[in-house]
Amino acid sequence: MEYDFRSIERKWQEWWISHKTYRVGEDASRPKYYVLDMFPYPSGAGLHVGHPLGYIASDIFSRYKRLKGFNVLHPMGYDAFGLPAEQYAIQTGRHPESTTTENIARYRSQLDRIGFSYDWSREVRTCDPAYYKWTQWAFLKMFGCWYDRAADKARPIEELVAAFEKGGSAAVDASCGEVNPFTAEQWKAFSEKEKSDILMQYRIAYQGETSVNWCEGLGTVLANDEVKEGLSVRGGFPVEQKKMKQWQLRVSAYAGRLLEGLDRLDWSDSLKEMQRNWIGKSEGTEVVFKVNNGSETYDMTIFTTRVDTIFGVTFMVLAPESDWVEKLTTPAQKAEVDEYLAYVKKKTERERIAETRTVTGVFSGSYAVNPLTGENVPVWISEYVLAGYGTGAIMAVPAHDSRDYAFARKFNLPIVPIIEGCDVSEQSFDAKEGKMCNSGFLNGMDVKQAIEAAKDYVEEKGLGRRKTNFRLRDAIFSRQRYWGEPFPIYYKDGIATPVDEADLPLQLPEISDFKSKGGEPPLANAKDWTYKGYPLETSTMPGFAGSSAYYLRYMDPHNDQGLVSREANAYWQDVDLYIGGTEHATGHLIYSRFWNKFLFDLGYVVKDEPFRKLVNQGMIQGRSNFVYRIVGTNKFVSLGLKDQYETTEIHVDINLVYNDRLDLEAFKAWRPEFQDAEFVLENGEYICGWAVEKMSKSMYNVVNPDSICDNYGADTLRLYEMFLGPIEQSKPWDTKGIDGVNRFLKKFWRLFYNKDQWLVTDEKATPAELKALHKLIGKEEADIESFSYNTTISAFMIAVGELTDLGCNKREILEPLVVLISPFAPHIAEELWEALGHNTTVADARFPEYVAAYTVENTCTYPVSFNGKTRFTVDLPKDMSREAVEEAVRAHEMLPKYVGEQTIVKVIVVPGRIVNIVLK
RNA sequence: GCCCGAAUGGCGGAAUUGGUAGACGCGCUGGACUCAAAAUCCAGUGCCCCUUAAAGGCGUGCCGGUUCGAGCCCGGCUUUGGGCACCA
Repeated sequence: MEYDFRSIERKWQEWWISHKTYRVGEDASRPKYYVLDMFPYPSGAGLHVGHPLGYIASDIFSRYKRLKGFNVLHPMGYDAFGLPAEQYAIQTGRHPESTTTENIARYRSQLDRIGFSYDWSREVRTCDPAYYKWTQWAFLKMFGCWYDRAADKARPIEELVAAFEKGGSAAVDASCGEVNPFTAEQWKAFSEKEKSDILMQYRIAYQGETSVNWCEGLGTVLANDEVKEGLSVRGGFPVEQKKMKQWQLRVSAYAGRLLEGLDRLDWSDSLKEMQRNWIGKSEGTEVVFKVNNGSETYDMTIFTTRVDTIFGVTFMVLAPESDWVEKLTTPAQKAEVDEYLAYVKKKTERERIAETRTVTGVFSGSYAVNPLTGENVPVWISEYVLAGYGTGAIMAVPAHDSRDYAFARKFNLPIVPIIEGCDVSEQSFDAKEGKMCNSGFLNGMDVKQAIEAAKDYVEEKGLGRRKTNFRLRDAIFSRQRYWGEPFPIYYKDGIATPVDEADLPLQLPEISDFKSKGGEPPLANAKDWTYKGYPLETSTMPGFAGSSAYYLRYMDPHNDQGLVSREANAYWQDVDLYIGGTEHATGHLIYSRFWNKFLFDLGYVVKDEPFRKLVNQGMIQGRSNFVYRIVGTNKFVSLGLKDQYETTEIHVDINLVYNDRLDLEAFKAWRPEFQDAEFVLENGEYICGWAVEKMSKSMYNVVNPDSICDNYGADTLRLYEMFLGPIEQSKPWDTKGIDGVNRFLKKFWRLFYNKDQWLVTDEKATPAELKALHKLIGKEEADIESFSYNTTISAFMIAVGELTDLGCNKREILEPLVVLISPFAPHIAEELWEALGHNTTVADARFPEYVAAYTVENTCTYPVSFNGKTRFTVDLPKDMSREAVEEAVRAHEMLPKYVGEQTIVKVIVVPGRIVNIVLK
């Protein structure tokens, strides 16, 4: 019987389903282990060979942990709400639900062929009302909470109201929007509407006017991580800044905890660094400047990280969107300022980025007083200052900040250096080093020292205070789209009011027209989109809403009383291993952590960080092939000869190419225009050029996992994807190498069968055979734990080669070997496990014990004497004589350093010479 | 511009973390089996010098350093991938 992967794989995939092999439940008798994949968005294109990379890696780890005796939770589901399905609906009129369902079915059938050990009974879909009930529920909880900075956690809004009734706004230290202070008496006197407006400034899910990324092409707002270089990530449409009233999540309240929590996570340094940059902690000082517009004087607060440079301030700058602009624009400057504001407003985000470093601005007409020098400096307005960060106003120190420097140069403002000996004639001196000068009491201090001294001074004199700012903004949570979770909010007399929890899920209404009309979201078209006779919110939640807590839902997916039961959460706790791409670094992975921390604050979950260990799989790129057409002809020239002609490079379908050799007939048949193609060959063959590019249809380099399963089998696919290289690394797919692992499986099979002959015997294994096995066990255990699957597979190939050479067909060796291969190639393992006489699944087996004795090389310990005294013990190959060792040691140049009475050293020997002597 | 990471044969990649560089696989060359092909198996394969072999020399992006010894550590570059981008 030859290795017939087709029937084997079909047989065992059916067997696993009918025996519910991978169902799991809470089991107090075994330790839990939770392995999670980032669930896919089911796109219409289906899976290509790059998608399952992470899934295979996590599946191997799950199966390995199971063999190690863990109760492994390994679920899968679909991130099914999203823009592409809706865009498709607008184009075709097909309901997103039906295309999504179809896409999911396609994904499922592709995934099923690869032999994953998912517990499919736990599947979740974010667009399923039974699932998004809990997304809406979490939103309502956030709506009903505020962030208490004193306790550093979220608390119910009722407790805030109680505090207001007792002591007014001064009674709490909260993360909140702008609120005018009020007393307890004032609070009690406020109308319902006033109270509601104030509470809205405190809620964790709140509605507020904010500058948003508006994408006209998609007709919706986008989060910062959904915009790249001024274009929408989905669709690539231009994005502009616009002020709009939007639902937002107060993620910024958690900035400190999100930052500090990173230290406890087993994630890659690069990913943690990305999150740190995104959170962007910066410790500085808020300083109050008196500003005067000719008639009135105000206190204006600015934020700076370099108070030490305050003696070098020569002007101030406001963001164009700052509230100060209106107050500080003098009548004489009004026309000029208005013109500038109009100019800034009509620029799109993309233009702003393209023109970065071009300096623009306008003088407001007002002056500020430097609180330390008493000097008057002009107040300017410029787009290089951002409204959303700090206070939207800065003090400008052109000598020591490159942006201020460029501005000062452009508008001829003075540049005053305050560090000894620095040259600011060409550029600013931004480095934090040198001795202070021109700076009053700071003179002579080192810069680092001066920063602290200046902070202390400002605080002592009551001119300002230390302040930590974060770059992380609140997440904009509204989307003017249809295919997302509806907000469980209705407007009762204009007041945003939560839908009763008992009425969740608030189901997405049927609509027939998916286009937005007149800037209104599609839900505005829905009939009877009301609740208790009042209008419901018409925007929907963004993509990250449904993916923020799905890992919790998997723990208890059918619970209709809660997101996750206390018992299930207490057992499964958190995700031990999370595998997915880096592209979610500043989106999903921040939002999930925030969401989880919020639920933790309220006591719904036991862990405050959701993902303990995270592995980022690299991308699998495509390997494209090219043919070279001679310009103006239908003649194609082979790679080696193309430089003799003027040619155009054309992508050719990789299915027409084998080993970079073009199948000429298939090429002619590929497209009508190539029917009469002629070729200039080298050595009778047409050699194609190649390049590594993104795997995509337009480059004709997509490899479908189904076709690999058809031709080689799922086990070969799994092995080959892992053999390609380290999981974290991006690497090109190249199908031609797949024969190597396929050969390995056939060879493995032949250890058990020769033709129709079953070879396995119960004879005792020889030491050489045991050594081959145990070398492999040791290697596999160490490598799997560190995700070096590619070297594990190499070790397999070596072991199988050795056992083949030894003619080994002993059960004592082959049975553990089957267990060892089962995480990688589960189908062949099951088949052989059954053939070995087992009537249970190999998944129930135990990982074999590693016995170190079998891996020790042929060595023994020699005492080595020198000048008649024993000085060394060395581990050496047995076949090296003592005399030879002593001779070699004596001759070794390192000897004098280590000579001592009791020195014990290890001598590293290669045939014929000593390589090293090290102290033991 | 700033912050991470990477660089090893024709290719994908190994190297016990400072100790025989190039494991394993692909590709290529030669051979066996075969009428032939496929499949399978065996041998060779870093580069240079050389008819061949032996022997030798050179080799982990570049320049320098530490060390008995460096792909690995230190200093300075180059190229390349990724992230951020007026965050005061």
